[in-house]
This record gives sequence, C-alpha cells and structure tokens, in this order.
Amino acid sequence: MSKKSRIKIRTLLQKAPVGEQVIVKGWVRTFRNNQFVALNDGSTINNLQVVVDYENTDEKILRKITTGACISAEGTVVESPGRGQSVEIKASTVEILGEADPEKYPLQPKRHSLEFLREIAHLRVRTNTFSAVYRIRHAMIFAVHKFFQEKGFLNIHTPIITGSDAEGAGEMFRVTTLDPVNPPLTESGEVDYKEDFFEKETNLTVSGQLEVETACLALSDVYTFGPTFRAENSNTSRHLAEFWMIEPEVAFCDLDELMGLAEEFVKYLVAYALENCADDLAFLEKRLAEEEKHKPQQERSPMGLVERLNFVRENEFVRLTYTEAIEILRRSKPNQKKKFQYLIEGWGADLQSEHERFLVEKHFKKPVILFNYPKDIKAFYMRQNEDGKTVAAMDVLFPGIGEIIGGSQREERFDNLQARVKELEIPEKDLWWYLELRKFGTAPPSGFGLGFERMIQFICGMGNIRDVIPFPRTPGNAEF
RNA sequence: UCCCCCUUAGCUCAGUUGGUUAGAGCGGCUGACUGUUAAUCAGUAGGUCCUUGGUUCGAGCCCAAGAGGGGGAGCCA
Repeated sequence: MSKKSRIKIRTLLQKAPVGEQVIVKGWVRTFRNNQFVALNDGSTINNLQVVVDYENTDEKILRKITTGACISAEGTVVESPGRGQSVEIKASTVEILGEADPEKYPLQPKRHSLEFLREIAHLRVRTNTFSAVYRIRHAMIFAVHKFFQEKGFLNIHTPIITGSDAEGAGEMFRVTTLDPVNPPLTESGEVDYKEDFFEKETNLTVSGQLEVETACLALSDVYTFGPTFRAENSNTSRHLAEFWMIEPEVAFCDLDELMGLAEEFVKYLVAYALENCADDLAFLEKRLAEEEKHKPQQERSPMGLVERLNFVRENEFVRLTYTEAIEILRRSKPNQKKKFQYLIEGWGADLQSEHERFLVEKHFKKPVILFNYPKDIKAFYMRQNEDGKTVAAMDVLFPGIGEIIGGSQREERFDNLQARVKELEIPEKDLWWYLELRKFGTAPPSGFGLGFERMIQFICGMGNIRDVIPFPRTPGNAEF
C-alpha cells in the first residue's frame, strides 16, 4: 500500500468525505477540554476540529498539543455532534511535528493589536487576519495577470536596477559595490563610479514605465508588475519604501480610453475578490466592524466591507476635469467657511489630500477620476493638451486611500517632449533612448500605475499599508 | 521632514491631588471537569512603571532630553 498523503483542510471541508480515513497536518489554534483541537493549515480561514481520544492517547503527547504547535493527525471524517462545524476528525493517532513552548509562544487565542503583530512579522501570518490578507493578496496577483491575459496584454519584466534617474517619481536607493568607507575617487575628489560594478551610477527602480514604453511601441499592449523602491522619508499609513506596482502601457490609446481601462481593471479586481475570497472577506469585514466599534460615530464608515466592494463594482466612477474640481472645491462649504487647511483660491494649485477626500468621501461619495491637470504640477512625459496649460493626466481617487492610480497619455511628439525635457533641465544623456522612441515610429501611448498594496488595503479594509505586505520596508525599519 | 498623541505584567489596559506593599482581564503554571467553540471552575506565579537626568521629604504621576510606536501633513502609488 502506498503511503497516504495529507489532505488540505480546505479540500476536506469542501468535500466533507464522511467515513474516510485521512491525514491532516497544521498548526494548533486552540486545544479545548483536553480533546478538541482547532487546526489550521492556511489553506482556508476555517479551522478543522480534530477530536483527540484523550483516554487512549499518551499524556506526553496531550501536553504538547498547545497553541502554535505543529501536529499531524490521522483519523476518520465524521459528522460533528457539536454545533460549530459540520464535520470533524476523530483522530486515532496524533503526532507532534513541532512543539511551541506555551510560556514563550507570543500568540494567544485572543485579539492582538496590529502594532504588536508588526513586531513579530515572522509569526503574524499565523493569525486569522494576516492569513486572510495574504490569501487575498495572492488572489489579487493572480487576478491582475488574468485580467491582462484576457485582454491580450503581454507581461514585460522591466529592470529592478536602473541606470536612469529621469522618471522623477521620487528619491532613489543607490546600488553600488564600492567600498563605502574608502571609495575610489576621481582626480577632482569625487566618487569615481567608473570603478563601480556597472561603471556608472545605478539605482533601484522607482517605476518601470519608461522601460515598458519601449515594449509598448512594438508589442502594442503590455504591462509590468514588479517591485518598486522609493527612498522618500514618508511616514504614513499609505507609503512604503518597497512596494509593488502594476503599470500597463497601451499603444494607440488616448486618455479617455485609458480611464476606461483603469476603471474596468479596478472593478475586475474587486469582483474577483468578491467571487473568490468570500470566506476571508467575511472574516475581515467582522474584524473591521469590531475595530470601528472603538471609533467615534463620525469616523465609522457607512458601509460594511463587502457592501463597499459591491458599491465600487456596481457604480460608475465620476470623471471630472481638474478645472471642474477646482470650481466645486472653491464653492464648497469647507472652503467658504475656511475649514480647509489649504484654501482653494484659484486655478493651478495642486490638490491636497483634504481636497481629494472631500470630493470622494463627501461630495460625490464614490471613486473619482480627476483628469487634465495643470502641466506645471505633472511629469515631463505627459501629453500637452491643446489649451497649452494642461496635460492629459489622470488620477483615480478612492475613499480612505486617496490616489490609488496615477496615469497619463504620453507625449508622443518629439519636439514637444524635447522642449519639456529642456524646460525641466532633465539631463538628456540619461534619456536618449526614451527620446528615440519618439523619433522612430512614434505612436500615442497611454499608461498608468496602480499601487498594488493600496488596492489590497482597500479590498481588505486594512487601515495601514504595513499590514498588507508580509515584510514592510519603511524609514528606519528593515527587520526580517 | 513637520505637528499631535502614546509607552505600566507575555498581551490588552486601569492607576485619583505627587504619599506606605503598583492593579484588572486575557495568556502561563497547578488542579478539577470531559462534546468543547477565544470552553468553564478553583488556586498560583509573574513588574528596569521605555531610558537618562532633574524638581521634591517623597515621582508610575511634575519638568527636560533621548529612544520606540501610533495618528495626521508633505512627497506619491
């Protein structure tokens, strides 16, 4: 007879093969009454109840079935006489695979603060909240690729180490193999990067956009989905120094079509989560409701998590030009009554997050896409509009998160692009290849960047971005 | 980087006007119970009150500096 393999708890609970002999393995969540093990193996948020025959099991083994311990159990699947579950395992043998000293194991069968769990990131995945978040995160990675696959986009791996510092998306992390104490110097006393590994200055990427555009102007519809690094000293619940970004780039596409793609994409992800992660979402909804109980009425969200996701899926996003937004904000109550910290006086100012929140959360009460921003507050590669004042840029704003997507139609006219590069004093030597794209067979492409963790935050209802990535990297924190 | 708040048992937190020996719930341990659902019941151990300096007869509590954490702002995704 061949060796019997284990069955995953998710499969077991789905099939409920009553009468069958099975092996299950996982980690003990609780051990009640000297016989009821709540076992979890991460395949689902639901625990399996393993009933130990305490009268015929070695006392030494019983004592080692503690919260956090890893066990293997063999037994028969039976209908449960108890109320909390439909089936359970009547175990004939229990083997301890890994003990967890109860005096030292930090996770208890009770609610812990997210701040405490952040300090034990290597163990927090063993909690319901984090296992749910990571399962949903996985499902969203899959859904991203599925969406683009169905639309005929090609996935392009853009470089992590980059020699161009031109995108201007933020401060960069330097990549070097030079001795930090005694670096080789040039005759004029500066660090001689000719001696460095790449024989030039290199950094971790802040965006794959410029590189993915090269593929776009040959393969038409492409996207990159990879890690992104920003050395900004940002200390907020919405920023990471290392995060994952999805950047589609579409040839022969204008801003209007791009906004359509962004909305369709975000709704697809939300729908995928609703249809495939129901158990985990139900748990996270309960968690969020519990958390909000401790908040004042005013700060509580009017909808539950699932209701909110359905709302986003079913309602059209508002599309609003920057100019229209300024008008609405200028005439708004908080502006008239001088409640805004930054008052809207006229056209041209960048919108602060209080303004974005007002539009999304108070005025329209749904996701908003703002477009046609003043060119002076946007990047060099964005396409200039006919008015001479604005560029074809757009941001998708979400409740509670703020900017979740930023994108634009790209400037495909060589002269315009070069003029803009000169105007902003961007070193042309770093951008020669990007400029050449506009010399040889240029085409109007459009693209955007979606912050993956911000999307996960929204779908999971998590308030802090550090709780939707396994090992968050933030200023002063690179533990694990 | 700026503003505000927090730091007391393993965890979550209370601690009065500055006053003798610093508390609770959960968790741990010991035992009871044995179809429980974050089991229950009884008992019990567990403290650098973040650190340093100061004020005071006396500091968990007041003052200063520092460290760590959180919320908000800016930067952005």
